[in-house]
Amino acid sequence: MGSTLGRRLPVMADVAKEAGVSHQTVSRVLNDHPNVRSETRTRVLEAIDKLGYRRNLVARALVTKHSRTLGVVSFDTTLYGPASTVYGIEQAARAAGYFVSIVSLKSIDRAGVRDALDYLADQGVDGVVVVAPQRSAAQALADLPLGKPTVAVEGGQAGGVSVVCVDQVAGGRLATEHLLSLGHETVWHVSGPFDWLEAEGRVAGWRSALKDAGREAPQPLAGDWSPRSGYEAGRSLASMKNVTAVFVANDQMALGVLRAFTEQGVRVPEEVSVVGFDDIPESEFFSPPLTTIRQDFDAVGRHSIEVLVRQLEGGPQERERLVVPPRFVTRLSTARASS
Amino acid sequence: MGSTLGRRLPVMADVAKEAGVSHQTVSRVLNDHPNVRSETRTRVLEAIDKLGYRRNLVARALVTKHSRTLGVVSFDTTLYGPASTVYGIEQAARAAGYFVSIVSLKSIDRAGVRDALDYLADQGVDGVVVVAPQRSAAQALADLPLGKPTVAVEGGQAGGVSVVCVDQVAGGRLATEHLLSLGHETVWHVSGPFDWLEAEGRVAGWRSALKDAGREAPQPLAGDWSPRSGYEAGRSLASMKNVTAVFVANDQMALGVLRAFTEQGVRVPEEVSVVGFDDIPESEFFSPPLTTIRQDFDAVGRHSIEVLVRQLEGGPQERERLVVPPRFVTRLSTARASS
DNA sequence: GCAGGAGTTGTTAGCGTTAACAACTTGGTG
DNA sequence: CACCAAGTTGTTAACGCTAACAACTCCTGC
Repeated sequence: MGSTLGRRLPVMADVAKEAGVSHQTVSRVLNDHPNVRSETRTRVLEAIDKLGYRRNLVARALVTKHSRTLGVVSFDTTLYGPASTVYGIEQAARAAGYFVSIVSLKSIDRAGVRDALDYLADQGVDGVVVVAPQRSAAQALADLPLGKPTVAVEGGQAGGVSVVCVDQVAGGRLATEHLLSLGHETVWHVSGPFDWLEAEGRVAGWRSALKDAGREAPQPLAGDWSPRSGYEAGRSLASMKNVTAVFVANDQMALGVLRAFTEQGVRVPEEVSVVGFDDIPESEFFSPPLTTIRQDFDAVGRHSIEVLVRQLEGGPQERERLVVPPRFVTRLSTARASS
Repeated sequence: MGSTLGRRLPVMADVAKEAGVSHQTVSRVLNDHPNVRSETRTRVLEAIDKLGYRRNLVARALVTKHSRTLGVVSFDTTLYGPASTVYGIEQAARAAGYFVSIVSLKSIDRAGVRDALDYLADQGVDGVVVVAPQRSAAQALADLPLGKPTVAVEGGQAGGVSVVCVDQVAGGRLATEHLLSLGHETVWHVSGPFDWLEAEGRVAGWRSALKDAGREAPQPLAGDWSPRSGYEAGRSLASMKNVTAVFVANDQMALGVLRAFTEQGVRVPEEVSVVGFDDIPESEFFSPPLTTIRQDFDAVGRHSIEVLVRQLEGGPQERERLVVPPRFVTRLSTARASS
């Protein structure tokens, strides 16, 4: 019994001794090298099993310079959109054999993004996905010297990095065209905060659809994505005479709008039609169930990992831009214009 | 110019040479060892700054056996509760100087938990927080041989590990007592799935409040947390004669219940009072705004990290159990019983 | 029977850091 | 002025793994 009976975890050398081979052969088995006799391989595998050996990935990372860890930087993962995106990213990364380290920022300014990136770089991640829905974040990303392969999600034309995003403009058009097709003279808009690229895209889609139809675009009301801001916008809209159709930039604000209308006795969809954006799980059960534009966050997460892994494993190649189309979901909050 | 002009990142030895000291002195400066002459320290710091040196944490982890990374295992971080908890955990961990690696499980059975734990152990995390709201997860945690310090969130009496949780029973009581105090004869309950500890706790609180008041507890209706399941339960309740008060185990199901009532022409709160659980950001803007029980997910996340870090840094000590009280939030979905 | 090549295994040398210990300064003291 | 302790710095050896190379086995073909 030469073994120290300490509870020290077994290392490669222990396995080697057990199997009667050199530690390098154990390494070869673990890394699926071709030139190992199958009988030897079996013996090593048995020793590994017997000892309950698990390879030390930290030591491995030190020599290979790859940690098989990906970093994710996101803004407020409490929100449904970011949470879903990060979830998709995490699932896809794990499926691709990568660990995921997450930094969830409270405010996503230049310094915040830089700190997060430094932090992840220190940790030794192989690559980074930055969920950068705000202009400032995208800008920061464009400015920063990026040491690692990076993919931006919703990052606009973010500098030299690859981007995966939902086609917000198309979504805005979809919502607006639907309302126009129901015979509404024009469509009002409750937008997200102006420094969000998504908000900007939806506004652009809304405007262009109105323009194509030869309609005047009313002044949009700006919200901050929260139900409360939607509620406030809803109160304003309810007090106006000629509002018959509203496109709200996300479902949470749409909920606030619906609430304000209900309070003011404005009936939806009889008097005013409302379209949201996102298709959160709750939307189907709003009163009335909300017609909305669905974003496939899962696909966005998956694609961002695909792009990143391609960059990681295929060496440096030109940057990509992947656009995920939104989908129109019709429910009961929209109806043909009366009169 | 002895420097190879490759773009190799500077290592400790480079800093040492630049500062005219040994690499060990650099290490000492970096680790705040007391016995370094302040003049030397300055010189080293300048060299670090000049070279843009950053310590390689992988190499450090190899020798110290500490990665300063914490693992988090959670179930479906798309849901508001888990997402908020994980967010709180991440913020607290970063504040305490730890990285966070996340595994988000689709199904949280024994094998899933074990795999996640193995996965994190491989990666070399120092400790783990398991968000284990299901009985099966808590059970798995109790059975598994845990190699690392572990904290369970919502983990019931999970084996030998420390637990941080919200007092679900108290929450259930709070909701039920409120409804009884409004003069309702009894309170119906739409519960979460029975294999969730949170669901069980809320049921227990509801039952005990009814019992204390000497009332009969009706058969609870089981949902699965989704708005749809709440909707279905709501339809059942709407078809029954004597229902005047309902305690729904989460806000999303409560939304479904409200929707079903609206469809069936049952007025809330005039005919039926409804109380939810969680206080998601949307609840305030439901029709009507939802009276509910707020869970402080942020506090839960913070506390779980506090407990874990205490275990990590203070050596092994007895397991703790930290209970966060829920808070009653009154809005417009409840009213005095008519008649 | 032996050269040559492919397949298989072992040996050695790092990766970049910290720990342990050795060795050199100081400065105060008898 | 020698001596010891405290303060400061350097040297060496791990940590557990993979890469590079060396070396050995076996088979084939002439």
